[in-house]
Formats: sequence, C-alpha cells, structure tokens
Amino acid sequence: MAVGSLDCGDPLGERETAKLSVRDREILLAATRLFARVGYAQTDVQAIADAVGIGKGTVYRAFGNKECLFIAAARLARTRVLDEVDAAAAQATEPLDHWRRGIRAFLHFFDENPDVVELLIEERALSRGQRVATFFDNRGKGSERWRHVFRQLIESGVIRNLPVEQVEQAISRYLFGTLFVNYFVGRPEPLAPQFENLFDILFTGLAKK
Amino acid sequence: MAVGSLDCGDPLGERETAKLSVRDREILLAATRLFARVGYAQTDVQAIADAVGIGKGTVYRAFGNKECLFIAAARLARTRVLDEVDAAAAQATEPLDHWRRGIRAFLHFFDENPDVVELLIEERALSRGQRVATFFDNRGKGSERWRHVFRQLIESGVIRNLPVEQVEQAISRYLFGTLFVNYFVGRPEPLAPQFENLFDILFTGLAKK
Amino acid sequence: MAVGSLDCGDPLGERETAKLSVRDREILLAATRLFARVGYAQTDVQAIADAVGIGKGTVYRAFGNKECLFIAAARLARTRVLDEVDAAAAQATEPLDHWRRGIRAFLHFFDENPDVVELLIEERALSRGQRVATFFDNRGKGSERWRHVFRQLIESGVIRNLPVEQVEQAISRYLFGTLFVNYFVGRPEPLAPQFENLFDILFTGLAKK
Amino acid sequence: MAVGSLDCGDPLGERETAKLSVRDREILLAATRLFARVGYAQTDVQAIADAVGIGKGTVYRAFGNKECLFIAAARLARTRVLDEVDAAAAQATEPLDHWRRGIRAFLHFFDENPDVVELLIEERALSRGQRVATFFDNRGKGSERWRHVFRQLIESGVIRNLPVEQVEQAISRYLFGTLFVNYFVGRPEPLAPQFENLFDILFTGLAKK
DNA sequence: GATGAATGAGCATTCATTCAT
DNA sequence: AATGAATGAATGCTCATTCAT
Repeated sequence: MAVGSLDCGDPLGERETAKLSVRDREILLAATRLFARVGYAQTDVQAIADAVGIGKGTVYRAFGNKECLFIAAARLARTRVLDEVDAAAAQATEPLDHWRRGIRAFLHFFDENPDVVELLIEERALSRGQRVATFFDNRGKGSERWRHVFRQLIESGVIRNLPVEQVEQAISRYLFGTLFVNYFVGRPEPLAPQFENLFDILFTGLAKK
Repeated sequence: MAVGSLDCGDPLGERETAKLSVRDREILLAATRLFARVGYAQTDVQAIADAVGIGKGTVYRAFGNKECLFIAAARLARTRVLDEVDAAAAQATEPLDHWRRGIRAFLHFFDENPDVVELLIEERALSRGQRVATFFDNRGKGSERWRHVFRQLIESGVIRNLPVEQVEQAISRYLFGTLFVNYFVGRPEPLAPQFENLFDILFTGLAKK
Repeated sequence: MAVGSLDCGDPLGERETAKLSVRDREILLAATRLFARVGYAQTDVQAIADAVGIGKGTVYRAFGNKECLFIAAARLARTRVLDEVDAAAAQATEPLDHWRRGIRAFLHFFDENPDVVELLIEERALSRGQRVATFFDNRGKGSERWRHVFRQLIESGVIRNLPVEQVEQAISRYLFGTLFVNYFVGRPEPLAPQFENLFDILFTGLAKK
Repeated sequence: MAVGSLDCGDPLGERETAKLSVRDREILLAATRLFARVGYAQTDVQAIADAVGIGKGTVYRAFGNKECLFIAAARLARTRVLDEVDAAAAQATEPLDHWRRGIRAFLHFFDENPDVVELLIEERALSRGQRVATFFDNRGKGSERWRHVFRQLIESGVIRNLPVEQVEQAISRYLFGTLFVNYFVGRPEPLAPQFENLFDILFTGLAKK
C-alpha cells in the first residue's frame, strides 16, 4: 500500500486539535503511546482500541484509517509542545528570557514525554519526505512570534547580526540534534538539567575568545 | 514478530564489513537503496533479490533474516562514512584543519548519499532504542582518534577548555541536527556548500562578542 | 451470516406491496437502483438511506435487515412488471392480441427499467436456489389468467395442442432467455423494437415450412 | 473495492486453460464448486485452499486475487462446455445432426454440472456488465464453426432463410432461457430428457400449421 | 550452494446490525 | 418514531521464512 499521500484534513491541524472530543483525545494519546513504543507497523489498531476500552470500528470511524490516526496523533503532540513552549515563554519579560524559557520548556517537554520523540522519528520514517513532518511545518503563526523575538535580540545587540532565518535554523538544528542524538545513542538522559550547558555552547560557540 | 532482539553478529561490524564478498556488498547496496526509498516495512526481500538478480533464498542464506540484512546494510553505510571522513581528515597537517576537513567530508558524504540519511532514520524507527543505532555506536577506535584531535585543539588554545566528551557531543548534536532537520523539513538541500556558515556558528556561537 | 433463510413476510408480496407507504416505496426504489448498479454485496445500507435522505436506522426499522430489504425491492419490481403487462393486455379484445400486447409490454418494461433485470440476476445470485426467485413464483393469480388465454388460443386453433404449462414454459424460456442473453452479452439493446421478429420465431419456429 | 476492472490475462482464456497445471485445475474446480454453492461473496479463499489441501498463499500465488480466481474458474468452465459440445457435434455426419448433437451435449453438460450454471449467474452478478460474461464471449473460433453449420442448414432448405446471426441468437436465447428459467424456478430438473420437446418448439414454433 | 514454490500468521478495513437518546 | 454512533465479526491479501529440489 502506498503510504504518505492520504488526505487527513487540515495540515496544520490547529482547527481540529481545538475541536477534539475527550474521547478522540484519549484515542490519540493511546495511539501516541503505542506507536512510539511498539512502532507504527507493529501496532495493531485493535491494541489502540483496547487501550481506550472501545471498539476498533470506533477508532476507524473517528480517524478514517491507521495513517490518518497516526498523523492526528503527531499533530496533537505538536500542538502540545507548542502550547507548553509558548506558555513558558509568555511568562518572560524580556527577549533573552523569552528565548531561554522557550528552550527550557522545549527540553522539559520531551523529558516528560519521551514518546513524542519516538513519534517524531516514526513519522519521518513513515512519510519518507512525501509529506512535511508535522513538527517541522513552520507555516504556523508560532514561528513568526519567535522570529520577532530573534529580531529584537539582534537589534538590542544580544545576538549577532545574522538573517533571522539563519538564527532560527541554527537553534532548530542544535536543539533537535540534541534531542535526536540523545535518543539515537541508546539510553536517553534528561536534557533539561543540561540547559545551561546547552545554551552556553549554542550562545558562545566552541571557540576560545 | 518481536523486533530488535536478534543476534546478527559483531555489533561493530568491522570484522564482517572487511570480509564482505562482492555479491554480499551488492546485496547490501541494493538493500540500502530500497530500505531508504521505500521504507523497511514496505520493502519486500524479493525486491532486493530482484535488484541484484539473485534468488530470495540466497539473500536469506547470506544474512539470515530481513532485520539482520537491514543492520548489515546500516553497518556498511557507517563504515563508508567513517572511511571517507577519516580519509579526508588524514590529509590535514594540523588539528584545526583535521577537524574542518572531517566535517566537510561528513557533509559531503550525506549530500552524495542521501539514502544513508534515510537508512539512519529508518534504523532508529525500527530498533526504537532496543539497540544502539549503528551510527552512534562510538565504542570504535575511530572515536578515540577524534577525541585526540579535540584534546590537541584545547591544549593549543583553539577551543575552550571543556571536557572532550562535551566537545564531541556538541559537534555530534549540531551536525546530526543539521542533517536531520534538513531531511525532516521536506526538500533537503546540499549541506556541504553551507560549510563555512555551519562551522562558524558551531565555532563562534550566536552571541555578539 | 447465513443467507436465504430469513423470513421477510408474505412470499407473494401482494399484500405488503399494496399497503406500502410512500416513504417505504421510495426506499425500495432507491434500493433497487443501488442494488442493480453496484451489486448487493457492494451496496451499503447507509447509501440507500442517504439516497432517500433518511437515517440508516429508519431503513432497518422498515425492512428488518438488508436481505429482507432486497427481497421487498424485488417484490415491488415484480408487481410493477405484472401490473404493466396486465394493464397492456387488458386493452386487447381477443386472445392473440392479448398475448401480443402482453409480450410487448414485458419487453417495453425492461427496456425502460434495466435496473430490474440486474435485480433479477442479483436475486438469483443471492438466493442460490434456497428460495424461489420472486419473478418466477407463478403461484399468483396472474399466472392463471395467462393460462386461460393460452387455453383459448389452443381451442381456437391458433396455437398447437400442447399442455398449457408447456406453452407457458416455452414462452417464459424464450422471453427470459432473450432478456438475459441481451444483458449477459455486454451492451444491452432495446428489445421492444425487435418484437415482431421475436414473436415470429417463437410462433413459427426456425424450420422452413 | 471496485470490481470488474481487473486484468486477469487473456480474455478468451484458451491459452491459459491449455497450460493449466494439475494443481491449478484442482484449485479451479474447488473454486467453482464453492463459488457456485456458497456464492462469491460468501466464499472465503481459505475454504478453497482447504478444499484442495493447500495453503491460502498458494491460491493467491497462482491466481493473484479472488476475482481473477473466479474469472479463471469461469473460463475453465466455458472451455469444458465448448469442448464437450464440440466433441459431441464432431461425431455428426450431416448438419442437422450436428446441430441436434450440439444442443443435446449442451443440455447434458449442464445437467451433469449444475455448479456451472450457478457460476454463470454469479459471474454476471459480479461483473454487472462491466465485462462481457465469459460464456457469451463469442469472439472465439467455435462460434464461426456453428455459423457455418447454420448456413448449410439454410442452403439445404432445412431452416428458414434468416440471417445466420439471427438464427444463432434465437438458439442462444432459447437454450440459455431454458437453462436459467429452470434454475430460477427453484428445483431444477434434468433438461436433456426434454430434448425432443425443446428442439421441436425451437424448430417448429408454437403456431398450429 | 542456490533457488523459488509453498506456507500461514498477521492485520487493515468494512459494514450489517443494534440500541441509547 | 427516528437517528446515527458504536460495535466486532468477517475476510482479502501480504510477505517473511522455510525447505525440497
């Protein structure tokens, strides 16, 4: 079966995620857990239904098919990360603090929800580039907010005068790299405690001044 | 079928990789290509056999089962990357150049062999942490060589006085992060041309001096 | 599910057909259309409900289950054919004309309602001899009327002195054969225009006098 | 799933039917039996495999999918009828006898193989006109032979001077009509014993001379 | 050694039917 | 009465793996 070309609704998923019923949310959380721990191919939709205590047909009624169910789970996960990161950042009073709180929340989220990292990898393996991975779809409004923060940091002379996209990209690369390498390496360790260290290298670089 | 617990021989694979027959190497290259492009689950062992022009039984005779075949393909890919990186680095005369040439070769290899990036992701999705991903198995002797380079760079005052493991890790995180984000984002672009930029950020950080 | 043994009410269906509500008739016509065009197995009861613009439960309330719904549709179709044939024949003044008008009306009906031919075939495929096909259930009073016509034609020396059942059977065979072959052969053509030809062969035979 | 549009090889099936292995023939006979008695939709491919004493995968390997299996069974049945009719007709010395023997063999075949009638109906129900029913595909050379016989009968003054296609069609209609009505009516009776009667009506018609 | 026919476990998906609202 | 959400039995099909030749 060809994979990766199905239409499962709004790509950004912001609308559906909002209108998710309690039941549907339960299904997605069970799905996330199983897809992450057993793998997409190895997960029987029946097992997800069992985990929620409903019939398999109900899962299909709600999400259409296994792949759309997966995508919906990934979208929910994305929304959850973004919400936590935004919520944390919103408490900051100045741009640098905004940035630091955002990163800290990001690391913290994945420490608390390791399944989501697995989901991310699983999604890429599943779509193999035929679809933009949910987490890296930066067409949303959240991204613009961050670019604004970086612009302020540049203007106030905190960070170098580089194109914002480049700043954004460097941070993405370093953070996701940290996340992935941590998981690829075998026994993942909590990353939030390493925050100062991580931020320091990202901020100061490896070179001696 | 339980996945991830099979014994497929020497984990570091250095021995087998050396004694690989021409035909076995052909099988692994065909496997890499198909696993990367179609995905592990979607790849029929028959298709690999067909690509090489041999019988399916022969593939099984040579590699035992589909998962060991996959692991062997990943190991061969790892050996190929390490060989190229080492070969490039060996032409350097001083530590900083060693480092720069290594990174450049690394980026160049994946630009030339995008299938290997897919294989890497595919492998993590497949093993889900039950096995150390081939590429991140740094128990080999290659790693020691690099740690030596970094120690020299610290001693000569080029890079900051951090624990070598931390330097190594920061580089891994940044490089693999760059690689993955490039692929997760959809349309991957060649990375080698961005070398100076990448190196600059890694070396100097984002902060304004 | 065992098929063919359900009790769906009066086998001759004359009583229910009479007391059919407007809505039930609508359901049966939609069912006929879909069963004929998509096939019994491929027709979702939901699609029938949708076609009528009512809920699926209402269809079940009215007809009990899918098979009874099908049988009811076949019965209605049968009633419609018989009514048209009888109405046409009733305008005749003498037996031979009665006969000719009946056949013409029969051919005309199926030209106008090709779905009914499909329904007929579908029904036989569905019941596989466990039930007398609706259309061939000649226990009704209509049949007796026709036997009377044939008896008159024999007595008046128009047709040969054969047992009426044999005459009746020969006509059935020839007419239904014509109908089926026309449909089995692929692109069905209107049969009513071929009436004289058809009647001639049935009446005169193939032999040269 | 859309039905009726699959490509299952040579439509006339004369080539494959010839090269059918013993095993494949066994599968087709079991399939014919089950499809005819239980119906296409109600027949589990597993049941066919069980009937032959082989694995389900072997059936799929040999015929690709359930529908192609069905079509192959119908083609084999067609070949069997044609072969018997031709063999019987071949023993005749003159055209009229040719014709009579052909019809007798036809009736005899279906008396002996009632499953084949069911298969025929089942096939039409399945394809619903999207494909020419196997038995009515008269593009084969067999048809030409029969047209030749009828031409001789016309020339020798045995049958009326009608276009051969019309003669052919009239016979088809009458014979298949007889076959179908016999089955649709419920309890089918052997038809071969009624041969003289059937032939008489076809030949002489219903009219009194 | 090489082959590929045979196998059957495994799973996605459908849809008739029920029944609480 | 009308509805349609929930259910789960039923089944087509795939493909890793085996093993006789």
